[in-house]
Amino acid sequence: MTRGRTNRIRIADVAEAAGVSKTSVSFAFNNPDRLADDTAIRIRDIAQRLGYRPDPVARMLSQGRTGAIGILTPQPLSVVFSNPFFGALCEGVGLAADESGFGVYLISPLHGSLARAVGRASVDGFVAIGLAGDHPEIEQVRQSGLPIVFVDSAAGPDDASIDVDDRAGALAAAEHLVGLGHREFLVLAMEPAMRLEHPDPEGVIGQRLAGYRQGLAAAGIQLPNDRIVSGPSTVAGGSEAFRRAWGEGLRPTAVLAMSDAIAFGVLRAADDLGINVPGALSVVGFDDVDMAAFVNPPLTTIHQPVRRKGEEAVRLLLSVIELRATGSEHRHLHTHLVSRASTGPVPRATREVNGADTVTV
Amino acid sequence: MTRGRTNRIRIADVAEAAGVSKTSVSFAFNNPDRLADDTAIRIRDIAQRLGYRPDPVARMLSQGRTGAIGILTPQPLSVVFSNPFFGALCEGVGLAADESGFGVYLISPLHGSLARAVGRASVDGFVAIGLAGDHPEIEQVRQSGLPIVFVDSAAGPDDASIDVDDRAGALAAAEHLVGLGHREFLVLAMEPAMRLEHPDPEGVIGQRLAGYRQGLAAAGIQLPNDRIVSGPSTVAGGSEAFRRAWGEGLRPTAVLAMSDAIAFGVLRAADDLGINVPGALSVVGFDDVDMAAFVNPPLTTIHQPVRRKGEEAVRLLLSVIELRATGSEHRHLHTHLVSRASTGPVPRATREVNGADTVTV
DNA sequence: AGCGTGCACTAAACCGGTTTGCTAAATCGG
DNA sequence: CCGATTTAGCAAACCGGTTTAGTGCACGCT
Repeated sequence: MTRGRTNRIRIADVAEAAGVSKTSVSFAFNNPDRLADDTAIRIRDIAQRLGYRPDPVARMLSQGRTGAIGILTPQPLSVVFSNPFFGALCEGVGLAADESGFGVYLISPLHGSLARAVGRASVDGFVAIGLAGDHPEIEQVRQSGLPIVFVDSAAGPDDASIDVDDRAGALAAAEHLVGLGHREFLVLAMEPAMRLEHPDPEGVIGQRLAGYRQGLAAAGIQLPNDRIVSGPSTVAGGSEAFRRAWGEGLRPTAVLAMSDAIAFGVLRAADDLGINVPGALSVVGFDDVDMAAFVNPPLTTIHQPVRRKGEEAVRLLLSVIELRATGSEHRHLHTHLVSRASTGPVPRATREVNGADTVTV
Repeated sequence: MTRGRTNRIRIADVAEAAGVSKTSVSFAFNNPDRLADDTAIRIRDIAQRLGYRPDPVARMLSQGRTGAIGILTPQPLSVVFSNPFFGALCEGVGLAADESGFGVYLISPLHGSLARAVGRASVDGFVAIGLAGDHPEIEQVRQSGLPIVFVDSAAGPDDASIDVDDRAGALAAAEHLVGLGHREFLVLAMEPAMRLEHPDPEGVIGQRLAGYRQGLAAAGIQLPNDRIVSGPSTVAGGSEAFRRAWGEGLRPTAVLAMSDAIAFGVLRAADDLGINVPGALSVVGFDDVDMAAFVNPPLTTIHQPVRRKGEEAVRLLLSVIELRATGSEHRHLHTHLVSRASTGPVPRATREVNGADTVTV
């Protein structure tokens, strides 16, 4: 025998068995009108009997389309999935993709390089998630030549994009806490390879930070850099980051977490450290993931339409793919505060102690 | 112009620009040893300058491999992602796939047909999740000829598979509740197109049901069919199923939920209905997803190594793919009860009322 | 009979790479 | 200095489909 390989049935085998040309077999499946009815049926019959299934790869090559879209994430899949935000987004992506019969390919850095992974991926377009504008690989991704929709990504004006008013959301979070009397804050940022010193001001993190700062500044509160710590956007990451800050002696009465996952981690850490929430510590998240209503205590957070973001991203991408539109549409969705039980008035003791330092009323 | 198409740089363009053959260009990337060093460098240089990136589809076709694995789920992506169990599993899958440089393709029913989706997918193998043995399409999937590892799927002895001792886990859950004095139970099953009358006894649902029954039977308790209700394995599904049962007049003191997602839903519904957990109702989940420790109250549940299941499934699959092994290995992982705060002794009032019926001590 | 039309089907080109044999020149051993 | 081996590079086949551009034939019309 020539070589093992797969003894898969090829289109030529069917053609031979049916005594027709390859073309006819192809037509029997994809263009039956060009064949006599009984011929088409006979061919399909024989194909079926032989167990013929067209090779999807060969099909892609000749048709020039893959029928799949790629979800681009700057973090490895293992961390991406430990963030419920991503799950929710994928719900939306899945919904829209299913609808139009497109497959979903997950693309994360391959051996540390997103560009390499992008090059390997056989898709018709990408939905890029959280690719900061200063991410060094954003340009390489763009060079793939395939259509891209940027979600939460600080894309250029020529790119299609979907995002939310992160800044307004963060502002609402800060105002909420300030309104409860808090003056000692800790911000927990998510850190996908992001130098906190100079976050891209257009990026999600930069925008949220700006919102927080604006809200605090309105009450005359500064936010020094040592009150901002960061870690991966996971429960473990949030828990660890809070513990670290606490260990270093920081004693905030309120935590502004940039994601619900991080906020969940804070709740866990606080519980372990014997800190009562919201009695001694208030926590506000961001995202309003399903679980936010179920944790203990239920999390006050900034709601954003995560699922819809996923859906719209895919719909936008598909319209670009199918209509070959140039696609530079921008969609901007809204956020709002959802007040639950993880926030409360600033604790008495702390108010007195800190009050002496900062307030003179 | 002939036709728009993509004006992508092809290997032939590079060859022409460099004044060499296509073969040499290919070698410059994939087999540089067969070229003089400076030639290889020069070619790569020109390719780079031209922005050449090999078409992954063409590459797949000629190499006969895709560098990707498919995750097969019997439900649409949108519901799959609303189940935290799946997220955790994907963490493991992502970890192992990243490690070996494989991509991950999500495959869910296309226009209702899993077989169709499988046919369209260009992957080197599948990890099938929760495909019940009596699922009509399991056979069609197998006919793809590609290697498959079945997770939680009641596969045949010739298939590679990974699962956990669902029955023992369920037994432990039932024993725990019986030990607390409960006698009025409600079982909430997950329902991916599963007729509860005759669940595949080898399937996950069948096994867990058997475990529950065994544990109850040991205490002389029957589990009539009307005490088993089912719904999708999501928070919403669990919430709705419990509400329905409650609305129909069922008044269990203990709920056995077949997944944590369902259990979360029960907690929500109970809270809405003013039922105190664990004071008036005990709830046991299954999976021990990360969130289980965070909900209110923290969920008593059966722990299973979900992440590891994902990892091992991929490793097993890759070994079959790469070594062309016949792969009929079975791995059986273990479960154990994690006791948290959602379970407690049977409530007094109920104990008296029901005690009259069933107990004579 | 002569011509146009439509039908049923096919040969060959094509998609964009990789791989196999082969040739010509350079290098080596003795 | 000559035959043997190695090196560098190429043409063509191949992967498995789809699509283009015909071909041959039967039929209808005048």
